[in-house]
Amino acid sequence: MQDLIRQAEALCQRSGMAFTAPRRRVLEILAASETPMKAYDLISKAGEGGQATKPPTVYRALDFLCQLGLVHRIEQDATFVACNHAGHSQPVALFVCNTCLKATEVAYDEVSQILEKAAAAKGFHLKRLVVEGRGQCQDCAIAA
Amino acid sequence: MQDLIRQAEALCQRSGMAFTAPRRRVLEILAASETPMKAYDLISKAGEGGQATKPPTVYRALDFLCQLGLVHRIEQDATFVACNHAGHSQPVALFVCNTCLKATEVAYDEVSQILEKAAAAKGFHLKRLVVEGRGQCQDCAIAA
DNA sequence: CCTAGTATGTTATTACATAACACTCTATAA
DNA sequence: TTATAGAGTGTTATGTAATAACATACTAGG
Ligand SMILES: [Zn+2]
Ligand SMILES: [Zn+2]
Ligand SMILES: [Zn+2]
Ligand SMILES: [Zn+2]
Repeated sequence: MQDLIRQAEALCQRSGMAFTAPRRRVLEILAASETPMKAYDLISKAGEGGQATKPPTVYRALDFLCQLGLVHRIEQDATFVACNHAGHSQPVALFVCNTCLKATEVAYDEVSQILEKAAAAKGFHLKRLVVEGRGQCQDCAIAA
Repeated sequence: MQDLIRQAEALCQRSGMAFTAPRRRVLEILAASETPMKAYDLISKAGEGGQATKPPTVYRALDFLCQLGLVHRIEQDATFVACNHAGHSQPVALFVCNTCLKATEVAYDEVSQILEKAAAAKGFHLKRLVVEGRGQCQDCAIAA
């Protein structure tokens, strides 16, 4: 968890980007959360330590972290989750448990090739892919 | 296009659902649109014919149409598009062109099986899948 | 009739995201 | 040293997406 922060620092240094206070703060909060968080929960949380934190600050940090692959946005429900594979740029699928709301990352190299082909068959050149799911995670299946 | 409406009528009759005025209106507007539409554009458009149309009316119609598979919601940018395969319940991928904004539907039976397996390998039982893409469509590739 | 079920109309509010502008900090070139 | 450009932040205000809650209407079955 503190690991993730160090990896982020390193990644920024390598890319010549600044790992500033608000970016660190947002990543810390996300890394500490068990489940993906909504932007406004993140804004409240970030503002707990005295100084008010406003939407643009957090959204800017989120954009930055998403671009670096340190955070993923889950489109289905507009939530954000810290990536545990720190800065991978390969595409991953995000599966969210309907019960505990935790997210599981799954790589999908195979799938992206198939979809690229399927798209190409219709003359569509694929640039970005979003793969997300909903269902039940292992822990919750056992509990039930 | 008028076809789609008839298919919707038939589908509703079979399912014992009512194909009411606001539902028809929303589907007509979407079917007439070349590109996916935002909810509030849809609301304005629906309200053009005299009577004011308010968000809940349109959102309820959209929920209904989405459940029947007559309309798809594109999660990436919160837009809605009429389905040209009228009421298929198989999962499809939606690829949106960055230039002309038109959406292309692609079936993905293969892919869903692979992803289900990949999820299962992590103990995750997949119930719903979202596959979306961005890129360039054929027409725009030719134009460029 | 009455009632349950389904759907709509309306008001108000909540939630998600960005525009626009002023300000700070840091690096580099004149 | 002093511009000046670039990146980042703070702040106000606004735009955009979605739903809660409650009243009303229409229909079908008892
Ligand atoms: Zn990741
Ligand atoms: Zn779970
Ligand atoms: Zn479809
Ligand atoms: Zn195009």
